[in-house]
Amino acid sequence: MKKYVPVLKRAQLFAGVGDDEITSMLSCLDARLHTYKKGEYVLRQGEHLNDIIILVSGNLHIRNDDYWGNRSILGHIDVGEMFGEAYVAPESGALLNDVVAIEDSAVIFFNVKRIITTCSSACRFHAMVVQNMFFAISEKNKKLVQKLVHMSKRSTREKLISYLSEEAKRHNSPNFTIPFNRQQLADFLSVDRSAMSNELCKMRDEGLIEFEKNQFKLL
Amino acid sequence: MKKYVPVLKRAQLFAGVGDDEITSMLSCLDARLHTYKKGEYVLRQGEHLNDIIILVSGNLHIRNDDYWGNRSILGHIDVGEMFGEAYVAPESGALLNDVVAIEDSAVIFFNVKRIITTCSSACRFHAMVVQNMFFAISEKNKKLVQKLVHMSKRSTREKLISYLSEEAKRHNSPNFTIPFNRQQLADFLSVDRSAMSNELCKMRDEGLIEFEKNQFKLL
DNA sequence: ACAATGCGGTTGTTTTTACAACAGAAAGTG
DNA sequence: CACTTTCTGTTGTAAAAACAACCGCATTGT
Repeated sequence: MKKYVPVLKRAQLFAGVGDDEITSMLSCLDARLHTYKKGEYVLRQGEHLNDIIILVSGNLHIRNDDYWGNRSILGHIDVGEMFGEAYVAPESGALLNDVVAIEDSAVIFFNVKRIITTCSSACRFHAMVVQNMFFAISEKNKKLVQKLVHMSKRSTREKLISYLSEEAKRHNSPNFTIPFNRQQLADFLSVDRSAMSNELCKMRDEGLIEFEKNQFKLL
Repeated sequence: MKKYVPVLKRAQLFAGVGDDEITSMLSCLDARLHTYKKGEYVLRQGEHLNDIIILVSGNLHIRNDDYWGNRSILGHIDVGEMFGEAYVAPESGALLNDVVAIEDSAVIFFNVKRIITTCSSACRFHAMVVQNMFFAISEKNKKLVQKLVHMSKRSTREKLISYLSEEAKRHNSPNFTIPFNRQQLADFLSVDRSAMSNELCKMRDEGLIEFEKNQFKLL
């Protein structure tokens, strides 16, 4: 687990906390490392969760498949990002969606109660972690609202523009790489892949964008 | 402001805190009461926010109007509910959407820094408020994901079923009242009002649901 | 080397939705 | 009460998306 300390150090949850402190916190927070092969489930709908989880290697999708097999990708987790935080509240109930590794991945589980119950002893930086988590959840909240803004656009083109504009803004550049292939992007925006592909090409022909695979450029 | 203490007491943020403690906390947290007439803006896109806000009377919508005037209702705030929490993080930037009173409303602003920086003095219950806020943000998070699930449904009917099913579950009853009129529900689900109205009536004719105004019954 | 698989793009058809326009009911106002 | 305004349902038409089927290309694995 120690080899991931540098990754944790860059994670928002441990912002401002040094390597040594992180190392000593690992046991304090009951940290457990788990690894998954591509395609395996990290969390499954219906399970109960008492942990906050950080992705330390790989790539994850938050997915929801409904009765009829329609798949929605509700979001993706990058290295260093935290997830599971929607279930920290005591009575929050069972998980409502799946978390799936879309490439070989490693995550670290942290006991929620240990995090929010500041321990008296060694962990001088514990209070900082609590505050970081606070901000992290709050930011995730903002992200979710932003995704809602994309999804609430009526047409496929508007959804694409909304999503791509935000990505460009986030990367501070009109050039950027997205974490989805076409099918995944379609699932993310809840549209049909072929229709979306069509729309993307039209937008390219109209000179709005350029792209190659996952790389996009806004003009 | 004191007349709203009973409302605050029922609010999740102050769960487990007594009337007297709440009253004494009001100044500690720099609480400010504001009132709004129906249609007035509580928060506007582009503003900066350093407060957590609780609705103590009335009804609010979180809205997003885009360049072309398309209106989306991202969510609604009930009495006792908290909002603004997506902007508690220091570098969280300007507000991305509006909060509008859809009836005469009153809200109380609380300084975020005062909340998350536990004061040493009188506020014995301050730590509890922090934890409550934690859980509240986390729950809101879950709500947002749930809304994403509705929005990610492909057809109007599926969106309606997804939304109505959840409301029924939330109310623990197949009978419930929704906080939207038809236009607002359409904006909430990002569909055309008339098409939705049409679909609702078809569903009624097929014996799936009954409704009258905002009252619904699932069969 | 070759088959199998996955991905992205294209096209035509069908279904669904958006849009526009209107009518009746309900609610609010002077 | 008369009047306006708002809300809901209805219909027909136009636009858009979903769907299905297929192709070419790159990647993978044996």
